[in-house]
This record gives sequence, C-alpha cells and structure tokens, in this order.
Amino acid sequence: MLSFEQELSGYDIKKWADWSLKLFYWSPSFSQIYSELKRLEKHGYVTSRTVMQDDVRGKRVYAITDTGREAVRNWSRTAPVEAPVLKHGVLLRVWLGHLTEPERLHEIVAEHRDNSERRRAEAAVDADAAHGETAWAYPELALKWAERYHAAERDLAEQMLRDLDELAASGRATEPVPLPPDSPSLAPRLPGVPSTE
Amino acid sequence: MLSFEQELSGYDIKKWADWSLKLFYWSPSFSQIYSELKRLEKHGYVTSRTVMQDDVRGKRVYAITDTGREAVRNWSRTAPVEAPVLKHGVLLRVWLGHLTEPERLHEIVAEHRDNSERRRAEAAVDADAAHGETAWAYPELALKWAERYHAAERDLAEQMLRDLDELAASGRATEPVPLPPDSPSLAPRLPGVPSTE
DNA sequence: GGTTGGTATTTCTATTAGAAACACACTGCG
DNA sequence: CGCAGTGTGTTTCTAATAGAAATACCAACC
Repeated sequence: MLSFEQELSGYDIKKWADWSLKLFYWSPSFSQIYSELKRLEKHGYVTSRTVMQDDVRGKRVYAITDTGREAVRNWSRTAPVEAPVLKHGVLLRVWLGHLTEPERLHEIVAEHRDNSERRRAEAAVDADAAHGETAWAYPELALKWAERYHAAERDLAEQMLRDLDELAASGRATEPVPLPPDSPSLAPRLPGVPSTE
Repeated sequence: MLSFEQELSGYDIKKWADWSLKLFYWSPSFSQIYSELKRLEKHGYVTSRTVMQDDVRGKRVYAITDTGREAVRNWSRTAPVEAPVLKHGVLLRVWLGHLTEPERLHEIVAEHRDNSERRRAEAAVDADAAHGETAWAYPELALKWAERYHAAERDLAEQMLRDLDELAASGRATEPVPLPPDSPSLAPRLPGVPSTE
C-alpha cells in the first residue's frame, strides 16, 4: 500500500484496507499491521518518522524505500499465480443441508443473495468515485471487478435457491429430526468449539 | 463432517476436506484437525475409539454424539449470515498494477483465467460422481455451485483482460521504471516480509 | 460536565497454518 | 534381496494472524 507513494500510519493503512482492499482481500488486523511495519523497517523496506500533531501528540508515519519498492515490484511480477482462498460460510451450510429445515436453508441463501446485491451496489459507488483519476486507474479496475464479482455471487445465490426448491419438490431433501426447544448450542464460530470451559 | 454419520479419523477428515470442502472453504491443517477433535471430545461433542488395523498399528476414529449433532445443527440454523472471506492474490496484483509491466500483468490474469477453467472442469467431474445419491444431495448442490462459481471467475478474468487492454490503449497505464537485473526480492509471500534475518 | 466517537498504538491471548519428524506398511525396481 | 518411493496416521514446534481490550488524548455534542 505504501507503494502508492504516500506516507501512512498504521491506522491509515487499517482504514484504507477496510475501505478498499477488503473488496477482494482480507483486511489485516491492527496487531498484524503494526508488527509488520516494524519488521519491514528492520529489513530496510520502509522508513518512518514521527509527525507531531500538536505539542503533545505525535504519530509515526511510514514511507517505502527504494529497496522496498523494488522488492514489492519484484514480488508482484514473479510470484506464482495462486488460487484465491475462499471461506464461504453460506455454502458450507448448504453442503451441510441435511442439518437444516429446507425453509430455513432457503432463508439463509436468500439473505446472502440480498447481501451480495448490497455489496455490489457499494462497490459500484466506490468505482464511480475513483473514475477518471489516472493515479487510481488500477484500483478502479479492481473495483469494477468487485462489482461484477458481487453480481455473480448474487446470481449464483439465486440459482442455488432454484436448486433448493427443486430438491425439495423432488422429495429427496431429508428433513432433520426436530430439535428440542433448548438444545445446546455452539457459539456461531467455525469450525471449532468455543474455547471456554 | 462427522454429522454425515461416518466414523472418521483425523487423516480421513483431512483427505475429505482437501477433496470436497476445499471447493468453497479452506481445508484446515492437520494440527488444527487433531487438536480440534480432542477439544470436541473434551466437550462431549464426539467420542473416539481405537481401531486396530493389524497387530501393531491402530488408528483413532471419531463419531459424533447426540449432543454434538444438536450443537452443529443449532449452529447451522442460527448462525448469522456472514460475508464470504476472499483472499484474491491476482486481484491484489491488479490493484497494484502500477508495479508491473502491462504485458506481464496480462499474463498473470490470463493464467488465472486458465486455472479457473481447469477448476471448473474438475468440479463438474466431482458433481457428476455425486449425482443421484440421495445421501449426497446437498454436497452435490454445493459442487454444482462451485462449477458455476469457477465459470464466473473465468469470465471475470476474461473481462479483466479486456479492461487491461483498454487501459493500455488509452495510455493511462503507467509503466514502472525498469528494475535493475538483480534486484532484491521478497519471497513470494504476502503481505509481510520473510521472517528470516 | 459528561458522554460519545474518532485517532493512534500496544499488549495479550487464542486460532490457524505449515513444516517437519516419526512410525509403519506396501509397491515397484534393479 | 535391498531399497527407494508412496501412502496412512499422528504429534510437535514455530510462525502468522485474528480479535479483543487497554491506554491516551482530542473534539463534538447534548
């Protein structure tokens, strides 16, 4: 992110990542960002200086070095093309469809479809904001890709709803045994169990 | 995975996850699987027994308990619908397009398009293998979804290639300064630097 | 005057990945 | 026969990453 040639603090990076990077990559945690910046500086890939905001408060901003720029450029050009990593909780629950009543499963997928459409619209707004700025030509391409990606995700959910309906109509959907009203529950966390005793 | 009612060892789970779950979720590591099975057993969600394969060697297989089945069922029905997590290295490199020569970027995206088509075809084969088995009705739906997902990913890559060509034609693609032949390199790891001194 | 919210960073714990080591069985090959 | 390679099955170690909380200070708002 520093290769865009602006001085950034750890906090700046987190905000920017949440806003932009998040559309096609996970946004790293604060602890990750701050420790990584220190490591990058130790290796000479970035330098830092303290900017005073008033008499008392300062913040540390980082800038990329020539070494760092060449290193990240070299990475981007030569790293192997790897498969995207996906963690799709909704699909996991479809895969485990035998656990859920067909109507509830339908609801879950429908909610995902609606969320996808909302995310598509958000990406469209961001892509418009970047439009025309030469400095943001590539980020704009990524945003346009994100817009289409979420549209595809929405359509895939729509098709899944049809598949689920068809399965229910065919009678091959196995209804699970009903739960007692106060069944023990895993916290909504995946894939493990809560670490609490 | 144990809710499919088969006794499985940690090794079985890893193999199955690599084969099937991987299409829409990450496949957990061995260390994660084995420690999680122990924790699940401590909480009473699974039980285990040792199966002797010959006089010397045995393996530990796990089975879900009633408590465990109700817990995972409850999770699947009530967990909030969360956004899928995506880590798309190729898109990250497009976003950082100012670092790479346009021709090289084109190659990277083209390779990703080809990989997506290959993965689509693989999912199609697996979906056929599951076809018709009532016990695998939901996994089959997930596989069909994966097939369409990879087709969409392929098409999005194709469209990205057109966008890249258009950007290059417009002259707004900023060619990076050439690298000296022996530039320092980051290991192909993201987003940090290698931890070696 | 007190609450809320934003900036900015550190620290702690838990989760997860990844590699390696270990042990044994089976197969193919010279 | 010996032996390399491959697959099953599990454990252990280290590193990476997430997530929450704590700390501070300032500004805006009621």
